[in-house]
Amino acid sequence: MRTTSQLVTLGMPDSDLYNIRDLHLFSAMEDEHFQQLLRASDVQNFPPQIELMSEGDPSDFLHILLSGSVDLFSSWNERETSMATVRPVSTFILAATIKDAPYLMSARTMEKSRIALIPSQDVREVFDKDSQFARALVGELAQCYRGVIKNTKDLKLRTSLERLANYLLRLQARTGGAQTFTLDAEKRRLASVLGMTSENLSRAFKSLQPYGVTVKGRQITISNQQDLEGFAKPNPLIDRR
Amino acid sequence: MRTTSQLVTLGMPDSDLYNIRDLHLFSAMEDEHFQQLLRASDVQNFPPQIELMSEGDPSDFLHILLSGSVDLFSSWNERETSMATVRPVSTFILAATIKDAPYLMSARTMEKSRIALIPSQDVREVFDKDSQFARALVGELAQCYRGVIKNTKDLKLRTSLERLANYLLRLQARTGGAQTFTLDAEKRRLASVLGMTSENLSRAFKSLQPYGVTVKGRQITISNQQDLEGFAKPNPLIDRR
DNA sequence: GCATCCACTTGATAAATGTCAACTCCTAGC
DNA sequence: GCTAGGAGTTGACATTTATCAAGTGGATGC
Repeated sequence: MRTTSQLVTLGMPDSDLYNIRDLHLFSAMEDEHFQQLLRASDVQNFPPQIELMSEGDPSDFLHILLSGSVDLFSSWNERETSMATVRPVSTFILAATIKDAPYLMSARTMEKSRIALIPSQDVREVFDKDSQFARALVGELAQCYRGVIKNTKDLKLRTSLERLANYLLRLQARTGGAQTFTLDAEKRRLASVLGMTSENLSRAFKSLQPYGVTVKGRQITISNQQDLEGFAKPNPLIDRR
Repeated sequence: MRTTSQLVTLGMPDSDLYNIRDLHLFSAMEDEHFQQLLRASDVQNFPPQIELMSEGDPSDFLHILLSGSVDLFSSWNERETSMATVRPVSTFILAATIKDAPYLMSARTMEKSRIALIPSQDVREVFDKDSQFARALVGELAQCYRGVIKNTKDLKLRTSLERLANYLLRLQARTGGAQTFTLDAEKRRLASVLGMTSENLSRAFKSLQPYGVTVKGRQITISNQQDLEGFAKPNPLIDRR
C-alpha cells in the first residue's frame, strides 16, 4: 500500500503534496490516481510579471498555485480587464482543462509564485476512471459557476461606487473583520477587477469618505461600519464568496 | 429489463422522455437511475409571466424546460437585470441543485411553458451513485462556467453598442445566417440582457445604421456583413456560444 | 372602425464613467 | 542624500449611459 508521503520520491516537497491533496478537489480520489497526476506533473517557480498562458492557447496543463498570486485577465480590441485573482492553494483554468478547450483567460504571476503543472491529458484520463474525482469536480465547477454569476450581478446591478463599497466590506470580512485592513493588490488592478479606471477608483475612494472610509496608501479604515453598509447594501446572493 | 419507452406509465408523454434522455446530461446514465429521477418528477404547464422561483429560495427542484421559454433574472436594490434566456430543451439552476444552495437567480416564464421538475434531493442521490451522471454534470457545468466567463468579458471589455453589434451577429449565426432574421425577445428584455436601458438600445440600433443594420419591429437586416463585423470585431473567445 | 393599451421611440437633460495631461509622492537604486 | 521612475492623484473635458417626459405606432378588443 502506498501512502502520500512516499510520493516525495517524485521530487515534489512533502508540503506541496499535502497542500494539493488537501484541496477538496483531490482529497477523495484514489491514491493511485493522485499519484498518476503527480508523476506527470511538474512544480516550477516563476518570477513576478510572467505570463503563464495566453487566452486562446490550448489548455495543456491544469495549474495549481502553491504560493504567490496570479492575475487572470482578458483582452479584446486593445482593451484589457482583470477577471480574477488566484490565491494559494487553488487550481485555475479547470474548466478549459476538462473540456479540452482553449483558455478563455490569460494568466500572469503578480509576485514570485510556485506553481504545479499537471498535464491536462492526465487530468482527463483520471477524470474518466476515478468517479470520486469526477464528483469533486462537479462541486468545484458548480462553486466556480456560482462565483461568476455573483460577479455578473455585481457588474450589472451596481454602479462602480457601490461595487467598491461592497468590495471593501468583503475584503474586510475576509481579512478578519478589523476596522483597518490592507488592500491585497495594486489600486490599478483593483480598478480593473471592479471594472473601472484608476482615476475613477481614486475618486470613488473620496466619495466614500462621507461614509467613514479612510485611505492611506493601501491601508483602508472603515470607521463607521453601519454607515458604509447602509450605502453598500451588501447581499449574500452577490457578496458571500 | 426496462426500456425508456415503458416509462410512459409514469404519466409523462414519450416525446418529453426522449427529449430529456437525449440531453447530454442524461444520455449516459443508467436507465434505472433515469427512472428514479422521472418517477419523482412532475411535468407542469405554466402560463406566461409566471414567476417559477425567487432568488434566495432553497433549490428544491431541478427544472427542465421542455417547451416555451424562461427568463432568468436577478434583482438588487430596486434594480433588476436579465441574466439569461432558457430555451428548450435544457435544464436550469443546475449548480444550485447540486450544491444544495439557494438560487442565485429568479425565473419567470416568458411564454406558455412546459417544465419538468425533478426534486433536487433525487438529483443529488443519483449524482452520488451514478458516476456516468456525475461525469456528464462535469461537462455541463464546465460549459456553463465558460459561458458566464464569456458574458463577463463581453460586459467588461465592450461598450453597449459593441455588445449589441456582436449580439446581432451571434443571433444571425444561430438562426441560420440569413441577412434578415428576427429578434427572439422583446427589445426591453434584450436591453436588459445586454446591460442597458430600452432607450439606449433604441439609440444603439440607430447608431448601427451606418454599418448596414436595418430594424423593422423585431426584424433585423444586416445588409453589409463585412461592415458590421468590422465594427463589432467578434471574437470566438467571447462570442462562440 | 374606433378606442385603448403598451412597447417602443425621441428629445432634453443629468449622471456616471472614461480620457488626457499635469502633478505629487513614494521608493528603488546609485 | 539624490535622482529617476512609476503608481497614484487631480483637474478639465469628452463620451457613454441613464433618467424623465412626451410622443408615435401597431396590435387588440369591443
